[in-house]
Amino acid sequence: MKLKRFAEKIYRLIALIPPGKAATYGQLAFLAGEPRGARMAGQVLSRAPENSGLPYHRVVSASGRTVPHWPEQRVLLEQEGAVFRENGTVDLKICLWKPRLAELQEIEDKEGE
DNA sequence: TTTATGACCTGAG
DNA sequence: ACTCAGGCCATAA
Repeated sequence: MKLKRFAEKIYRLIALIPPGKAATYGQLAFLAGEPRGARMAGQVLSRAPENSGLPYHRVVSASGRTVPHWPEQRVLLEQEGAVFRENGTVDLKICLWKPRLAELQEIEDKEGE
C-alpha cells in the first residue's frame, strides 16, 4: 500500500513542526512527494491515531482555517503563541512553518521500516 | 461502475 | 479581503 508510506512521511513531517508554527495540508503533501495530495493528507490526519503524541493541532488549511468540529485546536495553538486574525484563522504570514533542508533529508525514504 | 463525501487548493469575481 | 466554483484524489456506499 502506497498510502501507508505517504502517511508515514506525513507523520514524520508533523513531528518536525515547532511550537507556535503551523503547516498546511498541501504543504505537507508536497513535501511528502504528492503535490496534489492535499486532500489525502487531510484524510490521513482524520484517521490518525489520537494518542501518538504528534502535534496534529499544528496543521491547518492553506487559508489558515482550523479543523471543523475541533475548537480546542485554536486553544492549543494560542497556548504556544500562534497568532490568530480577526476572522478566526491562523496568521500564516507569521506562523507558517518553513522547514530547513537538513530536516527534510532526515525524512527521505527509508524504504523498509 | 457510479455517486457522494471530505481536517483541501487555487483562481475568478 | 472574502466567497465560490471547479478541480483534485482516495474511500465508502
